[in-house]
Amino acid sequence: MSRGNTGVTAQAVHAEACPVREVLDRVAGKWSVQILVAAAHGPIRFTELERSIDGISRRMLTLTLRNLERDGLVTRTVHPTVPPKVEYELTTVARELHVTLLSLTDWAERHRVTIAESRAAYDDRHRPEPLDA
Amino acid sequence: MSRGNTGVTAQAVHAEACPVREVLDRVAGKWSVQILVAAAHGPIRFTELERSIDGISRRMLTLTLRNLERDGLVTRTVHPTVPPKVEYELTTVARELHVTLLSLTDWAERHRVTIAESRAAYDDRHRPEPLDA
DNA sequence: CTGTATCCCTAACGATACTG
DNA sequence: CAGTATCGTTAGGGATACAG
Repeated sequence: MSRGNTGVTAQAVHAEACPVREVLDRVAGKWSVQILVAAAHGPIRFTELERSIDGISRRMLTLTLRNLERDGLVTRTVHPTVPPKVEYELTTVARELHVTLLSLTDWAERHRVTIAESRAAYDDRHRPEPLDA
Repeated sequence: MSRGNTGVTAQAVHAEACPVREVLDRVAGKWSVQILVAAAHGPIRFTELERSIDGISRRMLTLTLRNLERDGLVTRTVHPTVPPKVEYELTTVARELHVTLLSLTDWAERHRVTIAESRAAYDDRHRPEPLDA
C-alpha cells in the first residue's frame, strides 16, 4: 500500500516510532476486518469472500487480501486445477486478533444506538444556521 | 465527516446494513485511537493532547476531537476563563472501548516484529524484476 | 490558549473491461 | 475461477496563516 516511495517519508519515520498507528494501519482500511471475520471459520475461496462481503469490489478484495497476506495475517493457497481454486485462511497471528475484533464489534453492537443518537443530537445542535428571523 | 451529501449515497445505505464497518469508522482515522488513549487518564487539555500525540496537526486534532464528541465518545468542557481552557474527557462508552483498544495495541506489540518480518519477506519474494541476466 | 479557514496533495476506493 | 489493468473520483490529511 505504500510502495513506490522515492525516499523516507515523514509517514514512514513516524510509523517506526509509533506502534499504535502501525497496528491500526493493518486493521484499518475499509475491508480488512470484514475479510478477517469472513475467513475466521476456515479456508475460504475468493468468490466466496466476494459473495459474503456485501459491496466489496473485486479490485479491493484482491488488494486487501494481498496486504493481509503480506502482513502474514492470511495464507493464500493455489490449487493447480482447472478451473483454478484459491483458498485463503487466517494465520494463527490473525486468529489471535479475531478475539479482539469480536470484542470490538461487540462493543459496537452494544452502543450503536446510543452513538447514533449522539450523532443525531450533535447534528441537531449544530444545524445549518440559527436564522431566527 | 460525511455531511453535505446531496442524497442517500451507497456508503450510507451500506453503513446501515453493516455495523462492522460502522464501528471501525468510529475508531479508524489516523488519530482517533491515540486521542482516546491519551485521554484515558482523565480530563486533558487541547494543548496537552497536541503535545502528547507526536506528529498530529492542530487541524486534525480539532477535527478528530469533534468527531469523537459527535459520537459521544468524549465530552468537551469549556471553562470561560481568559485565556480559554478546554478540557476533553472520555465518556463511559469510550472507556469501555478503551479495554478493547488495549487488547488491540497489546496484540500489536506482541506481533509487530513477526509482521514486520513477514512484510520484508513478502517484499523480497515480490521484488522489482527477476532479471537473472 | 483554542481553535478556523484555505489550499493542495495523495492514498484509497469504485467501476469496469480484459485475461490466464 | 481468480484475478489484472486502467481510469476517474473523493475523502483524509498536512502546512500554514489567521482569529476570538
